Amino acid sequence: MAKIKAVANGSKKDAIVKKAAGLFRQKGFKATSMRELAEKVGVEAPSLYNHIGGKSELLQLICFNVANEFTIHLQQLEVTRQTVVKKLDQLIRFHIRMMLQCYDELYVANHEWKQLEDPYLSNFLSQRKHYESSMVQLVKEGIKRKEIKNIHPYVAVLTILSAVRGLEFWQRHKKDIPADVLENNMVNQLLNGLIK
Amino acid sequence: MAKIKAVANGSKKDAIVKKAAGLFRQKGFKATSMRELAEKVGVEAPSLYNHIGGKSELLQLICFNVANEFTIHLQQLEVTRQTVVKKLDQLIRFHIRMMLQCYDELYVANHEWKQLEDPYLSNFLSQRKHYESSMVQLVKEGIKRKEIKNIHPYVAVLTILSAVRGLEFWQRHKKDIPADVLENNMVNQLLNGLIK
DNA sequence: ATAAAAAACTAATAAGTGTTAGTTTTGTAA
DNA sequence: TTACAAAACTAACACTTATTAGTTTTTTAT
Repeated sequence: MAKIKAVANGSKKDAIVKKAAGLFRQKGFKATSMRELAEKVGVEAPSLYNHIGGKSELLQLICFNVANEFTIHLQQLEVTRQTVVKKLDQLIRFHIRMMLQCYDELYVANHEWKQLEDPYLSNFLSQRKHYESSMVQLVKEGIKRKEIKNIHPYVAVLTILSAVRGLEFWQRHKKDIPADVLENNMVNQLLNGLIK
Repeated sequence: MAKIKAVANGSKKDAIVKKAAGLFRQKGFKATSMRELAEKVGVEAPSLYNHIGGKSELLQLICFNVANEFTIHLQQLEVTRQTVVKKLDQLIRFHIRMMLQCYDELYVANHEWKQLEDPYLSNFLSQRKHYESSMVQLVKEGIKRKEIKNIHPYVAVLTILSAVRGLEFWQRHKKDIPADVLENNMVNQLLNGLIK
């Protein structure tokens, strides 16, 4: 029947992964069947296996693509010469922009990583742990340099990460709140606080 | 074989719901089978149906128990005579304590509500929307009373809710960070900001 | 035009799902 | 002890799942 359409400048596999991300976000990994995915792609289910290894591979690709993007960004940020506050500012803004650009993938990576199987699950968790540790280091340095209050560094990181991760549930209000408004307000609140 | 043990001061049904919450959090709703749940309860799968209506009822009970607790707390908070900042302070602390008391249930309500079927799904969402609206009202009043910066009210609510919801991922560090430290630090950061 | 490779198809399989029916055991009250 | 109800059990069903095998169509390159 119809042939799988490759996404612009991407393989057919990429097109499948993209559709999978959409469905996995909408319905969850376990609740999405290969038949559903196939229908979305415009093909019969077994045809998918000409392009991918299996359902679990799809989840792996989505999760690690996201994880790698964040890891790379943080590594690049670390070596720049800026104040810690400026770095945190940029980190938060990066999360917000990623949420705009690849909402589905980010959502899936944040919500469905539990469905990964070892060794991918362990890899994913250790990569995330490493990301957290790097942020904690950053906050600690900010405290040492007296840029940042003497707050518990891990709690600070936790709060920031939780807040930006929760951005997914702003998607529902994208029309009401422009991205730049959100960005500036959230950065301001997280760094400067709510109280006048 | 073994009889289902009722949890202290609770029906057998409650015991099943409790075990279900644990499994649903650990593996996800769809990834948890009734046979697994039955094993955890110490019984064969069909025996569960002497106490519950079905798998979906379990999810409904968990989600709405949580939602109702938060709704009630907010309603009680609204009628008290305190500053808005104090109210927000208490609201954040309530979320943190709930996370301590009923981690499994909270996690499931936050992550698996998508698996609810209508009309429960719609009810759940509208209840959550109402909760958000009430918080937005609170922040707006705080701004009017000049207790709070002139920040976008919905963004503020979003940030707070995201941050406290992300507390689930602090559970891994419970031993390192006592609850009161977390509570004070997070409230401080959210209300006063990170920057010195 | 033709041969080779890629990718679609149909059919089928083995495993797992929630749930029901029917029966037996267990606990409770008279 | 006996009768009744609650709750366990076994067996089975109807359905869905991801995936494989084998075949046919489509695309690509010579």
